[in-house]
Amino acid sequence: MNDLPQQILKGSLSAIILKLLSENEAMYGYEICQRVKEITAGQMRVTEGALYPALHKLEGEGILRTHTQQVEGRTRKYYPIVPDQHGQAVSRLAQMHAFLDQLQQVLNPQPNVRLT
Amino acid sequence: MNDLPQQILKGSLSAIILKLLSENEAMYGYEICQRVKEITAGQMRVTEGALYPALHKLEGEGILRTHTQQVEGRTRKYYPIVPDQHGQAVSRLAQMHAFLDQLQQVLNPQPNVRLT
DNA sequence: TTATATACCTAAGAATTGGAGGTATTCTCG
DNA sequence: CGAGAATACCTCCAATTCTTAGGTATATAA
Repeated sequence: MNDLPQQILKGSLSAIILKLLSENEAMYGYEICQRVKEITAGQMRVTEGALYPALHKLEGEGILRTHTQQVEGRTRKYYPIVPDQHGQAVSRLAQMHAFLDQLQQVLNPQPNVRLT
Repeated sequence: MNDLPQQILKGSLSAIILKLLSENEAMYGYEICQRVKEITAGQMRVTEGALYPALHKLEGEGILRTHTQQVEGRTRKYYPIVPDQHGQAVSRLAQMHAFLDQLQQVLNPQPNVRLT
């Protein structure tokens, strides 16, 4: 009954999204899923059932907007960061970093530096 | 409406608990809360409303057990790791580490090492 | 023509956490 | 002595977030 492998830490998904969108101008949903798989060599997967609600939430918060485009008969919906919301994205990522630092602090406590 | 600071990433709490209990023989609930506050200089807090259910779940899974003790008129309930379950604890922590590595991979991508 | 890949999405349920509340004892300060 | 803080346990409800499973549709490969 042990749940296994690549579950996402709840709460980290929006950070992942914002990070990728910060670096890439604009991506569409399916692309985000693939990219994460790529980066982590298939070990972490963002499911669409989690991704789309998260994207829509960020859109609802005014951080992302959308525009669709037809590519070879298929519709792609891009989710760029709203231009004047990049600061928001950065600060959210900073928060996540801060949290991860704290978590590291607990899980991998730095022995006090000892000058010898 | 931006939710702020020190919320815990869902899923990380049981790892925090197992880490502390791995290092400390046995701790009681209140102590765990205080310890986390200490380690993170007050920036991260484990709330009791989350802690106790998590402890009871780990107990239900057979990883922790309990024994109470009276100390200066107050009851302390210790939650040591069941002796032959230390392996479980270790492997769960390893899983968390693996996940955090993946997350770092996405949030702080290593530029490909370039030998010059 | 059937399956796979691409591409979007929703809905129901599980799981986890935060916040608020509740009980009880001891200690501290005025 | 009384009030409040600290110590110590706990539960319940609401909110959030994810997983699983499903649904639609087109293009390409077998």
